[in-house]
Amino acid sequence: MEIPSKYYISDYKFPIDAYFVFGLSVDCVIFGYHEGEIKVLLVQRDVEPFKGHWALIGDLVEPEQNLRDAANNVLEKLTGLKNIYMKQFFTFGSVDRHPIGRVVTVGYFSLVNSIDYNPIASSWAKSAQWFNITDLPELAFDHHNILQKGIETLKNEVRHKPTGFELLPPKFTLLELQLLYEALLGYKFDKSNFRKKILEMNILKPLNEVKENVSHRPAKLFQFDEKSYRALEKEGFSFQL
Amino acid sequence: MEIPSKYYISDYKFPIDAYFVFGLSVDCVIFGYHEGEIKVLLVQRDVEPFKGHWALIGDLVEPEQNLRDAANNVLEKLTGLKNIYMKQFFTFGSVDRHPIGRVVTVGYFSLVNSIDYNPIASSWAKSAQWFNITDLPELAFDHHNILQKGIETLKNEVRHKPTGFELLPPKFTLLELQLLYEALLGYKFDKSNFRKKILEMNILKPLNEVKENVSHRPAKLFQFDEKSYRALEKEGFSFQL
DNA sequence: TCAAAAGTGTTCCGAATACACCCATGC
DNA sequence: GCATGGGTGTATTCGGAACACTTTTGA
Repeated sequence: MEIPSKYYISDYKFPIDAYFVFGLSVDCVIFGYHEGEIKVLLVQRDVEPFKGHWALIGDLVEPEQNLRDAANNVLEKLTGLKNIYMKQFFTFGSVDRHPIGRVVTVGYFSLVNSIDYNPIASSWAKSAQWFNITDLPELAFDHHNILQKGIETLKNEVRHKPTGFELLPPKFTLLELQLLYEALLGYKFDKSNFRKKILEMNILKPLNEVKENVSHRPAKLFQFDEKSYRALEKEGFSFQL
Repeated sequence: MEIPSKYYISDYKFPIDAYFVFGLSVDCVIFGYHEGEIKVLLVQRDVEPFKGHWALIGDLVEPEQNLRDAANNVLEKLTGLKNIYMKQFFTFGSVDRHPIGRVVTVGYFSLVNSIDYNPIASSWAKSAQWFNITDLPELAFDHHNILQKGIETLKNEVRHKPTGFELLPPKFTLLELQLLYEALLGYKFDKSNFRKKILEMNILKPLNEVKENVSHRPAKLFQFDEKSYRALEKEGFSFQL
């Protein structure tokens, strides 16, 4: 089997047969949030290996494709969504992690703010479905590992950076925000104190809108104020909940 | 040029000519600490490309070698030290990051607690030298990027985990610890308050030893108590300075 | 006795906590 | 009216910041 000429490495006499034999892929841990529960999007494989198992969505990286682009493509192909929060969190490269050969995979996690859309099943997956992160099926490959590491990273990040807002719709109420953080961090906040703290940070922009169609006093809507946050961050402010 | 038979992927009909053409390497950002300054260990390349430039120490990963083992090897070959704190922090995979071809590199950072040893120059490096992280030379490849990301990761991690202790000798005084954290975080602590806070955490084991050969009152020595920390961590305690 | 760093105690202030209470809306 | 969540005020407690002071050693 010939390697295309552009991969010959004529000048440096690199041992291409020994070193340029890695497969490279990206796998995405896609988080969502719905009614107090943190969710993750999984697909059911319809090809071997692990046909029928649930798995993270991922794909091989093309030789001339950047990692981040590969991850973005995967996400867009599956969900149709662009410009989603995404972050590389760890690279998994155990020798035996893939039955096909040595495939190193770069893990990305992304946060989508509305899980009401209809995921588009890609060509190699029968179906996609949201799972509660506390109630996961058996996963293909080492995807259980990857997912756990992703969850750990999310929970860590969310304490010190305002990443969590990505899981809410752009306009949200303070109670919605509080419930999200309670789900993420695993403990309760006092309503009054939570409000005081988050509002005093000056990273929320109050809107002149209220929640509609609720059978109680309608709550004011807020927006995350990215600009203010960046400004405060420069002055040494650090988000902490 | 033939690919060895073990890399034929007969069953899955994988497009090996398109996908199994990646090079994989690890690069280590090795941090040290000396007299109030955070240092990083660099080597001067004695081969092309970038001959003569300073660079992070790294190496290609063998087809049957785990990433972490590769990073450990690199470190041991250069410094002769085993069992050093090491952590994967980011993977760099830009298409054009390496002039030889598509080489994806996994960044590790490690912390060594004594920089008084004599680094062993490996076969491909003329020499190794500690640099202050605020005064770095021009670096080969995209190593500047990698190094900056490593520094960022270290500074981040050190706030929320007791990782910093790895930069000190096993037995240290409270003032030494304070000066280290001042260097890491970039601001001063009040002596009395720093002591109170760190001692109340119960993660330091006081020793019945004092600093020798000092021309003033000798300070008590302490050890980081890994066991206590793990126990406290399980109960929800989180380190914070 | 002095320099230098070790080590302690105390006051003050602001932030976190706990908790109680009132408000607006739909049914 | 009442159920439901929205929203506010306050007293108390706790921890951090500032700063002053004493102790121990070597030279």
